[in-house]
Amino acid sequence: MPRPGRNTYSDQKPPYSYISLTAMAIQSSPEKMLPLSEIYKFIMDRFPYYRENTQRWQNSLRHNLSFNDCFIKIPRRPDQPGKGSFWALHPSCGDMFENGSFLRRRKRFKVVKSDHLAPSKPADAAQYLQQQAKLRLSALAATGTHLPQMSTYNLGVSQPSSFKHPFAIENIIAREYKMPGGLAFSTMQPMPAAYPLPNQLTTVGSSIGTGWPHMYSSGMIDTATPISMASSEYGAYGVPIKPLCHGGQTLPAIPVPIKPTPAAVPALPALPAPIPTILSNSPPSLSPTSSQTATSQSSPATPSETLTSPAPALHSVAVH
DNA sequence: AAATGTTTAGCGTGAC
DNA sequence: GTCACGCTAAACATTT
Repeated sequence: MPRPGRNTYSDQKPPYSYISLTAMAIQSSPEKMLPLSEIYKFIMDRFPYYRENTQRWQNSLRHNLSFNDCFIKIPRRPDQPGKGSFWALHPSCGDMFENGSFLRRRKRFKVVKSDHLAPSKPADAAQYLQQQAKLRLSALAATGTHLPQMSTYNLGVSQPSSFKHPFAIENIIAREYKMPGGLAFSTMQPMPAAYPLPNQLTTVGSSIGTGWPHMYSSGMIDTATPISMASSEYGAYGVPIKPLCHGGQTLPAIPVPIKPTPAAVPALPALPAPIPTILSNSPPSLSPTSSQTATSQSSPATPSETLTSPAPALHSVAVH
């Protein structure tokens, strides 16, 4: 794969915060969770700028992971030896970025810690995410279906229209899907000629069809995977049900509280109770089967349950 | 030892 | 000016 020289735009710093980059990496993974090393890898693969000064930005990135409530830590299972935990996005943080733009958060995501009833704790979110990942894998194993691998960080759902901000992760990640010949192409929408990139970006003409001068297509995403935005392929919070095909990554660990909050947290059931939706602004179209009921408390999840299990109420607020 | 995770601090920028 | 956000640095603890 060709690499640009140092004087190309690809070496410039992407207009994304570390929070955004981390969110992209996590959302690009099939299980919506990645270990730190994979987050590093994702960023370095796609943004040549971050192939240098790794100590600096990786320290900042770790700081962000720990500091921001929108990231939750999920421990590895005992049969998953390795360093560090998995990191995931808090299910309720999908509305952090205005219009789905990853340029700057419109508000800080903050988990409510005072609600003694709602499972608002990061550990609860971690538990839910682990459950979701497990259910996705169960569905895959049961059906053998090769579901589309497409990141859908459901940021634009607050908007009634189908508009997706150019910096929404759907566009950012979709843009890097590669053609067999190595050329990236947009799987979501044509890249406007005058892309509203900050600074110099509108003048970029050498972005090799990606419309995105900072990002490299690394081949990390399965390029042979068909891509679809069909609503039926989405699970809870508009997250697509996707196969486990991410470099042999294994199941997430058993949920264990990582970031305990001062408030006492009652023990959670093995599986979260069904709650209509996490993203209150998620359009019905992304939860086509949400009317169905799914009780995964006492029985193994079936694929249909996997696709219809509603999200638990993970109460959180975005404070500004 | 190295990687990972947590915490504190200071500074710059943009919005209000 | 204030505030929120983001970046960087640093120190320290924990885990593998």
